[in-house]
Amino acid sequence: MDQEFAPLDDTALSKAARWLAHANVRPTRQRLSLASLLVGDGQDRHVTAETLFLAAKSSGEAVSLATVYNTLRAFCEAGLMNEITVDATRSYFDTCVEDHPHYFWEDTQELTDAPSGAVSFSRLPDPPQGAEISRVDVVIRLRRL
Amino acid sequence: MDQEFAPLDDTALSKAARWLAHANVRPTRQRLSLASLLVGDGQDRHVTAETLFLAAKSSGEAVSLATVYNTLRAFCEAGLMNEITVDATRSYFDTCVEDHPHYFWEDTQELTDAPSGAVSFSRLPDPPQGAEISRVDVVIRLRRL
DNA sequence: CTATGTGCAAATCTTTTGCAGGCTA
DNA sequence: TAGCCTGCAAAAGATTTGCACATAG
Repeated sequence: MDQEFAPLDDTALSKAARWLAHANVRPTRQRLSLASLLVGDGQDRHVTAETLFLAAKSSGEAVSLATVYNTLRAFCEAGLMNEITVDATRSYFDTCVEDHPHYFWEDTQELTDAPSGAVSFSRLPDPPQGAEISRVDVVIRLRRL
Repeated sequence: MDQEFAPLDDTALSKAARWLAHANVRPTRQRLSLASLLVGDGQDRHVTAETLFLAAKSSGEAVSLATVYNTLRAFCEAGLMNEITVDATRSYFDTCVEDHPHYFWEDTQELTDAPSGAVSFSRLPDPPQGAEISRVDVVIRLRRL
């Protein structure tokens, strides 16, 4: 599943530090903790502010919810993460910044990656005149049987 | 554009009445007004609770915002409309209930239909085991040049 | 040292809900 | 008449913000 976060060991922390440095984001204690949880084990991860906040708390790191929001927004602005819109009531954030399709599990409200290459377009419209395509979001909604 | 609503004339009202009757939705005054604005001119329409509320107000019909929300939800449950998720902060509703791709104009936050047949998939994944695909949402985000 | 980040609580915004009264079938 | 609908105001969530304090470069 998606919500098992890596322990905050040295490997995770140095990976996080490189991740922040690469994007010129100032490495504060809170940002390093959150970044470790996000990229510490090298896997792509999908979080909401709430799930990341809870993960930080249970890993023993004290970070306020407001800071989690600010940090996620900062990571997005720095190009480290992407905001994915699948649910009108919650924002999801993805550590993979490439444009790729997602599965959204309707029962657990979980967001995961669709297998790579799972979707391809045989046709994409020319953008209407005066506009360019900034992104194409594909969300495959799944119902558990 | 999308926000020019039809006048509430007799044609629009009777079209609205048929639309509600067809789905067994009780035709109250408020629902008829809102339905006229939505389907009165036969065009597909994309609204938020807010835009529909304002349209009702400026057409001279008094409908409370809470009722607009309740009504949109009732129309969705009756299968008359679909909720489209494009923006984490707002819900959009579409009078076209078929699964079709949308344009989302990032500058004005407007939602419109992508030209029909604009997108087709050359490949769709088999759903993961134990799940079935309930819907595939495609949103083409546009940046105005 | 200075700019930037953090934490808390309060504010904001969208959407939902409780309840008293109104209206459709 | 009975049950569903409406409107208001208040509640509920998610997210943002103001401000005093802390910290990275």
